[in-house]
Amino acid sequence: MKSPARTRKIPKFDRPLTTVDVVIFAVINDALRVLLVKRMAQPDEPFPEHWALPGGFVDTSLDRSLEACALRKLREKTGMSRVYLEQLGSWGSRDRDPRGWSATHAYFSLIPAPSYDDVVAGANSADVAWFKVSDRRAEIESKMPMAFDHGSIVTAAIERLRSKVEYTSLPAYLVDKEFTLSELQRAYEIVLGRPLDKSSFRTRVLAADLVVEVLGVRGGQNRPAQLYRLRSSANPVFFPRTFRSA
Amino acid sequence: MKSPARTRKIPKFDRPLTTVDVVIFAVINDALRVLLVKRMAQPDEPFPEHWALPGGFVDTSLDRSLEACALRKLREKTGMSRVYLEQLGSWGSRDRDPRGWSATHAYFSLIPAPSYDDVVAGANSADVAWFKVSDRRAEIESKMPMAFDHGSIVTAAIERLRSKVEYTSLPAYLVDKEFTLSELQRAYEIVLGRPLDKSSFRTRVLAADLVVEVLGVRGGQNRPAQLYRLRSSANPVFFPRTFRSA
DNA sequence: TAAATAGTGTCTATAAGACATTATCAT
DNA sequence: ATGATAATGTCTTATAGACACTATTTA
Repeated sequence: MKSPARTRKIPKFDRPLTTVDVVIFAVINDALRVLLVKRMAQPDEPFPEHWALPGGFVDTSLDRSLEACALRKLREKTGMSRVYLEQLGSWGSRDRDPRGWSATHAYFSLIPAPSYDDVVAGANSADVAWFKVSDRRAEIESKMPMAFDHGSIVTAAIERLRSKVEYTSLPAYLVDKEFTLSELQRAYEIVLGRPLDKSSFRTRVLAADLVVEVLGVRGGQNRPAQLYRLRSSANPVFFPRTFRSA
Repeated sequence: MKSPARTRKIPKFDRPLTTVDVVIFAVINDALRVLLVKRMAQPDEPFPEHWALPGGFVDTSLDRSLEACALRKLREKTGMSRVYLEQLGSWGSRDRDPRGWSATHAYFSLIPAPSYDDVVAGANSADVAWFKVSDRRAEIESKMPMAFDHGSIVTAAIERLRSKVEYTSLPAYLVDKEFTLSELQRAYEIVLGRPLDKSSFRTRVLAADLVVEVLGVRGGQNRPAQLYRLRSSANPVFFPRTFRSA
């Protein structure tokens, strides 16, 4: 199986372990939250019973690509497939995994608030939970140490999300397919952790041609609000400036 | 060597090949250029004699981390070590390398125009060249197909650079340690491919507290220009707005 | 009509773009 | 003086922020 020609073709280096992890954000109960899974209790597994990002080894027989692998993990944990997914970065070093030199390809995903059933799908549903993101710091509000360097990855994801929200339409992926401008503004405010001016928010969103009116309104015991949907859900919109203060 | 306990600890998946590639930019002869290296001529190597990004397999005995690996490749090809380096993303799939499932961690680097000697260091200096980036498209001006998916990686790097230059101080890493504001503006214009207004450029750069005056001027047969250096070379500065038109 | 939120309008502040003007050097 | 580029100033324009005001629903 290993002819000399083959040994010349395949490099002699030890191969690092290759994993994919996904930071999944949703706005649930008026708070930005991250989905984490609890690792198994086997003591020969690294970080038993620690909370970790959904992810794991690339299955070279199953996954055509890194993104396909990320989408698979996302589907397995949330049941959703048509969501926002972007690459966050990669973390690789000699010591991040006790099993050896390892590199993970991290993605981050934004999904609308899932119905209770969606998340409970999967066998180990008790070991899945949504952790609240701190309003002040770029981290989970729980002090529990996470598995591997997943704490750093979550921090990077929060920072990336917060900074991109300043000048993009990313929060549109956190609300339902049809939404009011107030709901969208609330999603911005929750991610940014600060209030925005209603007037300039609306001017900006409408000027960017981000949304399209749809038939229908959403109303409580007050004036009902016009419903909108994204003009094109494929790619986020970039605004010419960042949002300013409150 | 492979006890049952150990087989349980180490996952059974085939390990993808792991590489690191670096897209190195410099402004040379008034043009944005990318450093490429020619692959060896051995026919059992993939893409013999094709141009490729500097990079290669992670050496788990040599490289503590992905970034350390990227810095090593950068040093090997340019002799420089204190330069701007940021992660670009990762590309991994079943078919990007004929040797098997492979994933590369791509970085991008900005360096000041190297002296001739710097680049010629290394044994295979004839197989290293700076390729001009097209003013109009996000690609090299040469039509030669590159090795692997390195063409896509270069495209992504150019797009990332061009978009970040709109609102950051990145071009400051393309000029010498001491520079005039005109030189800095020229670096912006070369990367963006369009002229900028001198007055607003200067207002912006000075308002951002990006630079500090240093003693000395640089002059030809006209009024000499004040020299500046970066206030802090560690991290790029983000401007509140993007640059506009010409 | 009161309460509540949706939606609009007005004024101001800020910063960029256009472009003219002044400054300082070599020849 | 002339030519060249550095550096600054003035005016206009675009857009965000503050905040008041109007609109439309239910109770």
